[in-house]
Amino acid sequence: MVKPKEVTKKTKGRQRIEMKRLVGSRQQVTLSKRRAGLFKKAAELCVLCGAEVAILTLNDKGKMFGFGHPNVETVINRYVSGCTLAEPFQKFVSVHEFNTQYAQAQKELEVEKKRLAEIEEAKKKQEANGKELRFWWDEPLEENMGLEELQQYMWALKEVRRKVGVRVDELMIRSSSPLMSVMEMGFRVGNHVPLGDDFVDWEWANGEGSGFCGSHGFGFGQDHNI
Amino acid sequence: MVKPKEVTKKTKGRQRIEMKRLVGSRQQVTLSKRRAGLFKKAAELCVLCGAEVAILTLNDKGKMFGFGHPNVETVINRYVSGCTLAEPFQKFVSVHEFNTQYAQAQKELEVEKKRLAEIEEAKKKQEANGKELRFWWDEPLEENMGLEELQQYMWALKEVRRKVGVRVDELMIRSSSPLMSVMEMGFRVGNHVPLGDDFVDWEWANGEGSGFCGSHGFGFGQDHNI
DNA sequence: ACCTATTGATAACT
DNA sequence: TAGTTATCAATAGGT
Repeated sequence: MVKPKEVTKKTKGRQRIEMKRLVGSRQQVTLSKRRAGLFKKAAELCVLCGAEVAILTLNDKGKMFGFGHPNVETVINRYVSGCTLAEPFQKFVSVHEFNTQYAQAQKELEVEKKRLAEIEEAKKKQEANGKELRFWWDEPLEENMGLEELQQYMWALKEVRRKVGVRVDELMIRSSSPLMSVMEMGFRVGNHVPLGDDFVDWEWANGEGSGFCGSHGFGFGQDHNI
Repeated sequence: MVKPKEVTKKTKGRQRIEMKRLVGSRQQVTLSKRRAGLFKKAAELCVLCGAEVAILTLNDKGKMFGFGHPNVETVINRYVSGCTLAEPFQKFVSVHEFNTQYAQAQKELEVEKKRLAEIEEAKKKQEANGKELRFWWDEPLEENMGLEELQQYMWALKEVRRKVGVRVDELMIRSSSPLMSVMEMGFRVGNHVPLGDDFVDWEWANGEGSGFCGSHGFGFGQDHNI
């Protein structure tokens, strides 16, 4: 018989935690540590990729910590200059460029539509099997959803959004970014929807040189022509 | 004799890298990956600690990506206002009013928490039944989702988001926006640091009353009276 | 993009 | 609040 060699661990070590609001001292500690971690990562990004980065954080007491390379103001100035208040995220693409993209997109659409048809077909079959597979977005919001749950809900939204973004990316890359136009034309999601944006406003991009704006608000925009 | 079981590793896995400027495609890839990681961490910080965070990144081509909770502009406004104007975010609530609201909020929270517990309970049960009732946000995106489908998906996201927003509003109104007051009363985002650092301008903080400035440049300022 | 082996970040404890 | 350690999470390199 082998004795299990009772190794009394000093600590349980890091444990997985739920992604929901912490409270009390636990929150403070986590905030400090993670903020530090965040800044460190940002610094590394700057060094490795020569990127400019600014981060501002506010705790719930309104205390602000900042990180910036080369410094906060510089980066924010770029942001402010780039986004005039009137048309903060205007997009500029030459007509020619657009037409080219559009033509390409048309072809792509043909393919995608066929695919969609198949999916719809499958969908109907499934729905015929009962209401089991109603789409989640058609379901009413739970009347008794609580604040906390809402937060989680929003978190979930963001996650899905991320996943969608990734998927969109795949399509974009495969098709030399014809989707770009579709996105821009179809989506007015984003930073300036009054109500919808109450939670995390995830990632948008703005190409200065080309004057082109990638996806805003929702979506995981990757840099195509980085 | 034990044969070493020659395990031919598929990859070398993650390797430690020098913290110096990368070049070429290696840089692009790293930038994308790390930016995504950075934003994810920021989002987690928001959820876990109820912090407000804004991040702006610029690659060397000047393409900007941003992250913000509740959104980039809000946080930047706080920064800018704090830097220039005196009391941009002052709110005025009588102490009595505040106490009343706070008491009310406490009760609200109790109820909500109980509700949440129940929901979690139900969740577990459902999940125990197999993967049948996995939450939609945990489901993988359909691999063969097409363009149109994606548009629908995005629309759906917006819809839900809107609904959630409405719901949040209701809660806030019902509870006389206790959170609001707590948040705003605390805000006195400070003046800022005369930034001169040529490289990474790491983390600063400003105590409200004392007018104390935390560490600049490299180094970590912790919030003392958070 | 996706997959692993690793490094790096960090939750719990002291 | 700062340091330690066992784990979890991010990611470098390769496909």
